[in-house]
Amino acid sequence: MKNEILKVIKESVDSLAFSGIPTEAEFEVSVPKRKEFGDFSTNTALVIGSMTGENPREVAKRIVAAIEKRQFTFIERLDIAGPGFINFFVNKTLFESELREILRLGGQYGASREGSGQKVIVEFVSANPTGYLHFGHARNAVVGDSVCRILSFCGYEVTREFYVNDAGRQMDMLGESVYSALARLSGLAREIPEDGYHGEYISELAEEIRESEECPQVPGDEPEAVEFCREFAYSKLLEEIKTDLLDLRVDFDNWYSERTEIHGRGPEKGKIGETLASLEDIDAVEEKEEARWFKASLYGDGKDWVIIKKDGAPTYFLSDIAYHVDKYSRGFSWIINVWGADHHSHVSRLKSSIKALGLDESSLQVLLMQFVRLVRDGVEVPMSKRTGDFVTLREVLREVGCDATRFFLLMRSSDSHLDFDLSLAKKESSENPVYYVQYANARISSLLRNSAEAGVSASEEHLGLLSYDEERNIVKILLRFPEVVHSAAESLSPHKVVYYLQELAAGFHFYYNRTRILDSGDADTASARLYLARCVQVVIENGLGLLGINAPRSM
RNA sequence: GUCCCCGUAGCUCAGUUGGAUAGAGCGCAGGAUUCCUAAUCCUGAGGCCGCAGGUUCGAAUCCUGCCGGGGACGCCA
Repeated sequence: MKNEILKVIKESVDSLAFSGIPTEAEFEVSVPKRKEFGDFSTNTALVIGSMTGENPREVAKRIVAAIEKRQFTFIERLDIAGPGFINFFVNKTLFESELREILRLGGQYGASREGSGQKVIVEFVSANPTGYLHFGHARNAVVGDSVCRILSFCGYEVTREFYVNDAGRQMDMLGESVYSALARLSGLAREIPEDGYHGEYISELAEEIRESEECPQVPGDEPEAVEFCREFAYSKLLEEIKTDLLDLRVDFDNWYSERTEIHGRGPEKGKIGETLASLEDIDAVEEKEEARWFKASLYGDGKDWVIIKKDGAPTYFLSDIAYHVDKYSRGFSWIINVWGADHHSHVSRLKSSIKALGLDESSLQVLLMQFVRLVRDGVEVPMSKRTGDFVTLREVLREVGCDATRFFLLMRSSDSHLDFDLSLAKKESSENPVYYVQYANARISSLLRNSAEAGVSASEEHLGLLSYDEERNIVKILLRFPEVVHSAAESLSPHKVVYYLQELAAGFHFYYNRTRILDSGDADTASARLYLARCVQVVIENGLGLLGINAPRSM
């Protein structure tokens, strides 16, 4: 509907032939919050005024005259207000046809084809398989997942990928830590290395190994036993990670193993070797202080970085370059990484490497997530304990449930720090915003359940009976859904959907309290009101679906 | 020292590609249920949009500087 208004404006502006207006000039059509500003409003005259130097109100007058001359039946009235806004008051039949459209589209209302099947890869979580997921990973997981849902809804072909960092020193540390614990169980005086892993799960893994049939001899061939411990712990922990993520309703298409996909057999082979060779071919590598450096400063980053260490092993940075080259070669036109804010310096250095290799770094976008602070009753809960244990995702899920966890983690813009209030998330009361939205949906389901008994069914026949003033507010909120989805996709911001749903739920609760729906006096009015309620439900379900949150029929 | 994010109501935060009288939730004070789910609704109080300059018809929004909080800064991942 907004597009129709915009079309009218553009045609009218064209007919007036203002001088000095670029054809692609951007005019904005918005739905004003204040109803005296009309159903739609545009800043067109202000934009033109600032380009031509004319008085915006005079410009507005000419545009209004041009539109009025064409006598559109759906426009009831035009106003010029403030510095030169043009406000549209439209015929209510337009709203009625939009309501019919919502139910016709159902689960597809708000979806679009703007992605036109472009391939996009979203890499997120990518936690090291050296421990359980802690709660800090949860924000990344939930936001990444929701971004994927939103992009799919907008017509992108989305691949969800978890990059498994199963190569390198961290994995060796894991093996040695578990082996040490195993050795202690066998009565050897042995400490877990200082920079190893110290959580309780390490001894639990050791105990599992001891009870398994393949348990290596201790003491015995130590390197072999350490390797066994590493592999055992790795596969076990990766399974635990998958389990936790599924409990959070986060699923991946690819579990991309660094070890097998990137490293191949040693640093001179596989994708690591190829990438190193490509960088050397363009003379972007130099030897210094016995190490080899990528000259990132030549490609827009502040400084150079080591890619091959003194000991000849590749750094994480090099395998990361190789990994991203691989993403490009898999044909993705949009590459999205969801990273923690502590990785921010990696963004420019990774981009500089992409640029150096002649790839288009503008298709690589990194969504940096600010940190989460856990709070209980207003007091910060430390995320990690001295023992090396963390507050795990699993604990929080068990305590507050998936819906509340997701809702709270999605509520804030990702570049804002987030306080996760455990006591609030757990509350099943009016203070908790999760239930506010779900409750609106449950109420509507209840109405639909009761409708048969009341002899009412949702019908589009009598939508004209909806009172223009009373129900219009809800319709206008419903109509905004597609643009909210668009905006959330464009800016990778699921929180926009959260805010929107709260507003929609508020609109419905207000209406519900004020208006009888089923027993509204006559069956025709009731059928129209029920129809409207059904539309609200469609949008709430679609919106919650984008957030991965359930829409229960009863509460 | 350099770079990134943030600073908006008592608290937690939206709004930031410049637009009309800056919003929400929580908290606080009061009120609403003979009737479709009160996990709801209504009313009220509460603001130098961190500070100071600049850009212009117009700045919470853009630019510069400063202050405060968080994070990152070569052989860890």
